[in-house]
Amino acid sequence: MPRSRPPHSVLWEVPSRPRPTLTRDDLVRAALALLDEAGFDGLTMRNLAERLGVQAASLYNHVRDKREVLALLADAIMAEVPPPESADAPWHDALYWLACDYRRALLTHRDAARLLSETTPLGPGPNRLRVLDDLVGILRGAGFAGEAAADAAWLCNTFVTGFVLEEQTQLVSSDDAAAGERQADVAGWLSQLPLEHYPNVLAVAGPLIDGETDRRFLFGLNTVLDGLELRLSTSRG
Amino acid sequence: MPRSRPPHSVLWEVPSRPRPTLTRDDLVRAALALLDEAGFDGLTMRNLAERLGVQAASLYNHVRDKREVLALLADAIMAEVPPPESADAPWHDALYWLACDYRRALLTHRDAARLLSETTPLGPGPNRLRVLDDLVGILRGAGFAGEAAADAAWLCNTFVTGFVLEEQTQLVSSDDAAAGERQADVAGWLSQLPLEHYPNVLAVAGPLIDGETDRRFLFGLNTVLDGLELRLSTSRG
DNA sequence: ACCTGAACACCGTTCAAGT
DNA sequence: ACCTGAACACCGTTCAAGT
Repeated sequence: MPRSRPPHSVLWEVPSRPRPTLTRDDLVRAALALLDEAGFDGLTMRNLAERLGVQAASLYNHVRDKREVLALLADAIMAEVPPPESADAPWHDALYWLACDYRRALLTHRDAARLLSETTPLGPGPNRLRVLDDLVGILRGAGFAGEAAADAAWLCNTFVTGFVLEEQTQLVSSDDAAAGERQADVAGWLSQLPLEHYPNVLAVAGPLIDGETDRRFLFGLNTVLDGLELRLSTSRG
Repeated sequence: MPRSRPPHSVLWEVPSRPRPTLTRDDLVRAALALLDEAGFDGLTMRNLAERLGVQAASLYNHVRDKREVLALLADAIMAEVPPPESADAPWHDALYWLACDYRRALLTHRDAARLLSETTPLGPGPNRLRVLDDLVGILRGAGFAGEAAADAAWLCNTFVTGFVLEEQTQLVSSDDAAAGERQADVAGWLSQLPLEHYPNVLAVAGPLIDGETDRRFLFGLNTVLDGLELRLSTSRG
């Protein structure tokens, strides 16, 4: 009885494919490039298909609907948030760096925070859950447990995503070099309005609308970290 | 010389208008009702026109484009945030109540936080700026000045809007009584996934995904307030 | 198994034409 | 001054038909 190969062995077929037939991974990669170029509003099933050299209807062979594309995309971006370097760093520092890395990953891709806000936080992909796990891990290591660990993680996550959301949509109407122009626009608009009715905004108008988002982010992050630290020490003692 | 009225005096015409010709205010009121019924995705120029008994093209006589409708709508919602009751309350309490009122106003209208996130924070309307002024006012009264007052107000605003954004989009796929079902779905999905890879999420899964958003909000708010208080006392001493 | 062509039910917005 | 009808350039999605 000769042990011949079956006529269409999978071992033979795999390398003989003429074109490797559009991968789900190609789709996500193309979608990410399209997002960076065209923004969230330009991220269209039809545009995505064109970039892949295919008709829009074909995409539905690889993906259930647009929501799934967005979910895969969100997870791909979250994959770029590095895990904490060492598990034995002080929790204060670890949380600080994770928040900064988190923000940095979102800022790397246009409208990333808006994408996150429009997709369900619990993926199909593993990375959104993984970042959340890193967050909870640091907080549990710090001494938070149960509800406190969950609520503290939620707070950190909300702060980072919420901050970057405003940070990125601030630039929404600045297509080209309109960034500086818009800054001037806002300043002009502010100084023209009946600002005497808004004395407090007027008093701090400069730092309120300037472009120093790093300073603003660090103020917020450090305030949150201090609040958490206080909560930890008072529940212990 | 008889002092006869001109044939088409404006004094006569104004009360003789058959229909008082669609007001900009009617438009906003209808848009708000439509938002509450149909959500952000159902808020369409065509749907809005239908509700007003008019063709979609007619809306452009009263409004520049859809973005302006959204901006007017956002301001109408912010008008429902009450100003602080007394200026001499302890700043800690005043900030606490303003944050709660702010959240309450957003929760009153479907997808309100998403609406805020998709419109520029400095309205055409007065109310977004007014709430911001209230916020800065409380913080300046507490002793914050300059950059610190601006950054602290930004933090509070980001926290409230960011929190409610997640709170409201959590329910996005719950059309009818699917709320409890979805809760069970998430729990089932969590317990089925390779949760051994996410030990920290697993350890606090319950309080992480439960529906007690009030508890979560208060934890975050109190943590932020404590952080601000600490910042205030250390910069003084 | 995957892609195409064509269609369906929508969008926001413009514009000439009516009154 | 305001509204209509019709059009334009888009959407996401479905489905029979091809290979």
